[in-house]
Amino acid sequence: MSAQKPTAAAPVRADAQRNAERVLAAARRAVAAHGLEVSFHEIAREAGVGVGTVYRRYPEREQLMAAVLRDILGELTATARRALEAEGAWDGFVLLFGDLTLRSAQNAGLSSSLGQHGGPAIAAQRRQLLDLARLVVERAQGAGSLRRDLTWQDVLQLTQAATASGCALGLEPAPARSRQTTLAVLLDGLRTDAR
Amino acid sequence: MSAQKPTAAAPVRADAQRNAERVLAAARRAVAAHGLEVSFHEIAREAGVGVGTVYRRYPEREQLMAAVLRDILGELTATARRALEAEGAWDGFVLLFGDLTLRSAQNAGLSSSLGQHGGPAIAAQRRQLLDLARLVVERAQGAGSLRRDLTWQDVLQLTQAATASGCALGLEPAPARSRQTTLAVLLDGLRTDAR
Amino acid sequence: MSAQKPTAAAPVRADAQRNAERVLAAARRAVAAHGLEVSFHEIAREAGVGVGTVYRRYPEREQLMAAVLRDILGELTATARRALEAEGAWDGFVLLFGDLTLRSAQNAGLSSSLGQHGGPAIAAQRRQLLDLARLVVERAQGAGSLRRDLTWQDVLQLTQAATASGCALGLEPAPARSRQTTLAVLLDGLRTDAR
Amino acid sequence: MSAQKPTAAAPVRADAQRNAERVLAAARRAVAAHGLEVSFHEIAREAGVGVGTVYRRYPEREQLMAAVLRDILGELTATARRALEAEGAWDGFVLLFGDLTLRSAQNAGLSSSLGQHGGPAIAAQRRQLLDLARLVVERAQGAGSLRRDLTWQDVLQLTQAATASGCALGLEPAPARSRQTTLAVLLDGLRTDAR
DNA sequence: TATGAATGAGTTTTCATTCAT
DNA sequence: TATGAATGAAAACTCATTCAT
Repeated sequence: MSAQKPTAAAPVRADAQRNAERVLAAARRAVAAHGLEVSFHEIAREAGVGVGTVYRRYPEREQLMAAVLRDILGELTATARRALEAEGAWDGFVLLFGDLTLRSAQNAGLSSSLGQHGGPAIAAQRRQLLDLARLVVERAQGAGSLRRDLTWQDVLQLTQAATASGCALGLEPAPARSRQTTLAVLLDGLRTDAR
Repeated sequence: MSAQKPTAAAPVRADAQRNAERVLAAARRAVAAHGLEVSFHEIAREAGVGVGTVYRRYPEREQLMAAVLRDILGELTATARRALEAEGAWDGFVLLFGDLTLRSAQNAGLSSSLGQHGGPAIAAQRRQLLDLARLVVERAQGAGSLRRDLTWQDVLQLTQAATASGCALGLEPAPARSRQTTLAVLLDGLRTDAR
Repeated sequence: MSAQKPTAAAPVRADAQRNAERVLAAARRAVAAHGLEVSFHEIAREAGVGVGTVYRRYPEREQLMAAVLRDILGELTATARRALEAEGAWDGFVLLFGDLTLRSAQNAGLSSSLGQHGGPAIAAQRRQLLDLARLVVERAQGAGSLRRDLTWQDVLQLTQAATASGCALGLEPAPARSRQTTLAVLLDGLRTDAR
Repeated sequence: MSAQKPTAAAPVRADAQRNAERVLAAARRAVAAHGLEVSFHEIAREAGVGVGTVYRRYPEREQLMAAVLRDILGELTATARRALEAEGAWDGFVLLFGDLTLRSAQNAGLSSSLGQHGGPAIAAQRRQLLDLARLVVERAQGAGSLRRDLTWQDVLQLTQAATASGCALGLEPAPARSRQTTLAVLLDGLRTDAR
C-alpha cells in the first residue's frame, strides 16, 4: 500500500514548515520588541499569518513562550560550546559572558514568567547550559584570569547587570554604547590580570 | 501648612492629607513590588482605600508616577549632598553610587516612562541632582580613585546595572546577595587603586 | 467606631441589588430564547448592562447557569409544595406535572450541561425537589388515580415528553396547542379513573 | 446510473461514490449522536475523511442536512407502507407511531431547521409520507381503536413527545427504558379500548 | 481529488477607568 | 468625599469555512 517513499507517514507540508519557522521567529522578534506581554495578534501580524495559525501550533501562550525560551537556550548552548573550545580561557569566558549578556533580558524574563512550568525539556536544556557555563567559568578561574572569590553562580548572575536598559536619571539613552561600557567595566572588575 | 484659622472648614483637610500620604507611600511600595505597570486597584488595596480615592488624587497615572519619582529624586538629592560632604572622595562616591543603585530600577523606569512629560518641576529637580552627582564623580576622579576614561554620564548609567533582578538561567534568586556582589564587582571595575 | 446602624457591614447598594436581579432575569430570558449557548454579550444586552457587570457577579459561565438552574428549581419546589397541599391528590399531581412540563426543557438542558459540577447547593436543592415530587406522585398513586405500574422516576421522566417542540414531519407549528394536547394525552395515559 | 462505457473515465466514480456514501452515513450517525449542530469536523472524523471532502460534496451545511433528511423520510415512507398493509389497524398504527417516534428527534430538528428551504424534492417526499401517515391514523380511528377527538396532525405531533432525551431533574438517564415507558403511556392515552 | 493547515470572525474573559451612590 | 460597582475596549482563545498543496 505504501509507495516507494518511506516518508509517507509524515509528509510535513512545505508551507506548514515554513510557517512554523516564521511564527517562532516572529515571536522572538515580538517579545524582544514589545516585551513578554505581547498579544498573540501582534505576533501573528509580525509573522504575517492569522491568529489561528499561531494557536494551532501553540494552543496555550505558555507553550509559545517555552518554544522561544528553548530557542534562546539552544543558541546560548552553542555559544558555550564554542567558548569552551576557544584558545584562551579568558577569551572564551568573554565570548560567553558577552552573549549571555546580550540575551539575558528575554531569557531572564521568560525564565521567571514560566517558573517551573517550562516543562522537563527546558529544565534539562537549562541544566546542560549551566554545566557548560560552569566549565567556562572554572576554566577561566583555573587559568588565573578570572577572580576566584566569586562562585560561578555569582558570575553568571552578573550577566543580568549589563542588560539594564533604563536611562539613569533621565540621561539621554545610548543603549548600545551603554551596554559596551557596562560590559567593559564588569569585565575589568572580574579579571585578575592587573592585580 | 499655613492654617491660621482653626475653623470648621479645616478638619476635612487632615483626613484628606493623611489619605494623600498613604496613597503615595502605597504607590511607592506597589511600584517597588510589582513594577511600573501596577494596577491602580493594587495601589488602592495597598493603601487601604478604594480605587476611586486614588483616581481622585491622581486622575492620570502619569501624575501619580510623577509624584513617586519626585519623592525618590528628593531622597537621592539628599544623599548626593551628604556624599559631597563625605571625608574621602571615593567614600562619597560609593555612598551615592550605592544609593542610586538601590533605587535605580524604579527611578530609571519612571524616568523613561514619563519621558519629557514629567513636567518642569521634575526636570529642575533632576537637573539639580545631576549637577550634584557630577560633582561627586569628578571629585572622585580628581582624587585619582575613580577611572577617568569614563564620562560622568557613563558612570551614572552604570547604576542601572546592579539592579537587574532577573534570575539568570533560572539560578536560584538571591537578590540581596546578588546586588552586593554586582556592586562590589562594578566598584572594583571602576576604581583605579590596584592598577 | 461603628454608627448606630448595625447594617454598616453589608450596605448592599440599591443599584447593585437591582442589577443582580436584572442580570439573572435576563439570563433566564436569554437562555429560554436562544438556548444554553447564549453569549454573555447577549445576556448583558438583554439585561441592559455591560458585560463586565455580568462577569462581576458570575466570574464563570457555569456559575451563571447554575444560578439560573437554582432559580428554576426554586420555583418548581414552591409548586411541589402547593401540589402536596392541594385538595385532590390527582389535582395536585396535575399541577406539578404541568409546571414541570413547562420548564423541563431548560431544566433538563441545564442539568445535563452542568453535570455534577452544579455544586452541592444545587444537588441538595434537587434532592429536596425530588423528595417532594415523589410524595406528590405517591399520594396520587395511593389515592388510586395514578397508574401504579410506573415508578415515580418514570412518571417524572415523562415530563420531558410534553416539551418536545419540533414540528413533526414539517407540520405547521402550533406549540401552545400541541403542548396542551400532548399533556392531555399523557395525563389520560397516566390516570386510572376510566380503567 | 447509465454508464454504458467502461472506459478510463469511470474508475474515479467508484471511489467518489463510496466516499459520498460514507459521508452521508457518518452525518446521520453524527447528527444522532451530537445533535443538529454537529461540526463538519466531527462528521469528517466519523467518516474517516478530511473536512475538505465533506465540504466538497456538500458546500453548504443545508445540503448535507437535506440529504440526511431525505434518507430518513425514505425509511419512514417504507414503514408507512408496511403499516397500511398490516392486518390490524391498531397494530399498523403502533408500527408507524413507534418508528416515527424513534426518528422524530432528528426528523423534527431537520425539518424545522431546513424550514421551507429543503427544496421541492423534500417537500414532495414529505407530502407523500404525510398522506400515507394520515391514512394509517384514519384507518385506526375508523376501526374504533384510536381516539377520534384528535386530528391526525395532533397524533403525528405526539411522536415528538417520546423522544425527549433530557434527564428530568437530574434523574439517572435510562433512555431506552424511558422511551419505551413514554411510548406505552402515550399509546394508552391514545387508544380507546378500555374507555 | 482529498487533505488538513490557514483564516478570521465571534466568544469568553480581564481590567483600566468612570460614575452612581 | 470615598467607595466599589459598572463599563467597554482589548486580550485570549475557538471553530466554521476556505484554500494551497
